[in-house]
Amino acid sequence: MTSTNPRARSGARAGNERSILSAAETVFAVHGYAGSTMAAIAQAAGLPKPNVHYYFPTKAELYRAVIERVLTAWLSAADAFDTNDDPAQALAGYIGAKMDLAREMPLASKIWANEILRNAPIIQDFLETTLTQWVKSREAVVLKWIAAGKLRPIEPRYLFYMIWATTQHYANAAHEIATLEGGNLKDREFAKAKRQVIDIIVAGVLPSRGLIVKTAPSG
Amino acid sequence: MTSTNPRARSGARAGNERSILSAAETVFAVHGYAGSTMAAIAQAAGLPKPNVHYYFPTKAELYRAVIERVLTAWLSAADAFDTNDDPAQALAGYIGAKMDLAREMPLASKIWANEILRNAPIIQDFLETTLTQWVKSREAVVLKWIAAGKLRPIEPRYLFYMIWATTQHYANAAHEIATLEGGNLKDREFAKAKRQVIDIIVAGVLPSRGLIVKTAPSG
DNA sequence: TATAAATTTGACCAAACGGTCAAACGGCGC
DNA sequence: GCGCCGTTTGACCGTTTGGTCAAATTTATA
Repeated sequence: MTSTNPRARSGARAGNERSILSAAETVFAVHGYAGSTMAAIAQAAGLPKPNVHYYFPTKAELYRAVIERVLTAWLSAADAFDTNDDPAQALAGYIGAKMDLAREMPLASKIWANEILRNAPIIQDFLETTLTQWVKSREAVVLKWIAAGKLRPIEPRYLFYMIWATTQHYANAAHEIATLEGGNLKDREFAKAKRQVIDIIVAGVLPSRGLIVKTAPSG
Repeated sequence: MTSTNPRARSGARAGNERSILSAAETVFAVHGYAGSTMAAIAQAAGLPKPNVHYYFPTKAELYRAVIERVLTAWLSAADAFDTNDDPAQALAGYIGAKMDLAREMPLASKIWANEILRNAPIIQDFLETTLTQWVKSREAVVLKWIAAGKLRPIEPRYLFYMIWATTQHYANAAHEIATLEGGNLKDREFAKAKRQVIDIIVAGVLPSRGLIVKTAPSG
């Protein structure tokens, strides 16, 4: 039986929390924090409003819980950066993972974008700690590649910004893109976009043949 | 005196409308449409709330008026694409103009981003008409460059998305960037970012050998 | 089955919000 | 000075919103 575990799931808690979080994610992604109402979230979850408050006492706490999921997704994609020692491979893997994330979890990306637009009222501490550390360590990796002549001399952070912006754009601006393309991107088209984003960025940072090599300034 | 002009400004109208629009732009950019209150806008403009309603009867109309400014800014930057026949020059000019826009009018970029995130409730018609046409015509230009061997074979639209996303990111995510950099980007740093964004994208789309070769104007 | 705990829900509340209104103000032609 | 008209403003209103509460109902436990 599932109830052999004495603690945890005592009743309908687990299921309800999941469906509320899922509904909240949908509503927050499209309407933002201020534009979302507890009533709308409750309706999307198929529950009366007080029931939502029973599991998540305040709107702010519910939003926090949703954001935590988003951070988890972000970090898991970031890991893809470390799977290879070759810059072209590592960048391709990372960019591809972020493109896939934008495709498979667009709501998370939208909520993230919303947070950033509002100057990160909830995730500021994450920016200052986890994200700052991630950037620092990967920056060091990129600088080593540059020193080894495997990459053109660039500022790693600005490269990261380009990758984040471009990949997340496919989730955040999915509606704009659909309008311009005359419909949502099919898998085939998205795969092509993914390949092209990888191609352009990788080609843009790799040393060009016949033009070598500006060594990194520091040292 | 300022009142020599017989038409227009009969009273305080012109000045008040400007300061209200400016205040509204600031408030909308950070809090979004739903998160902004008429009271907050009035306070930012230094006016009582009914005075704001006197010039802009409803919140929706005020928002529309703000959005119109944003569209104007967007279109003026888009013109930079047409100032040159050489792809490297044209792209560099366009990317540079969009970077400058993000730097000088970050509020406009944020409001735009907000609109797109919310599936363009107000500017949908602009997307379907003006923007769609702009993309189509410039797509043709890029395709000609590709046919002439001046660019690698790419899907022009995905290139535009990359340019829009990356440049606007410097406005939309200015707070995130400031957190990671330990402060807002100085002019010097922003100029470097601008150069690098141009470099990577241009290098990423030019034929591989063409990186250092600025081809002489054709014809 | 009896009892306690967890969960559900309709009804309700205070605060905040967009918007209104009528009275007051101030410059300007007469 | 007088009346006109654009403008200013405090007070007010109906609605929406986040959140509460107590009563009812279901589930777990012994």
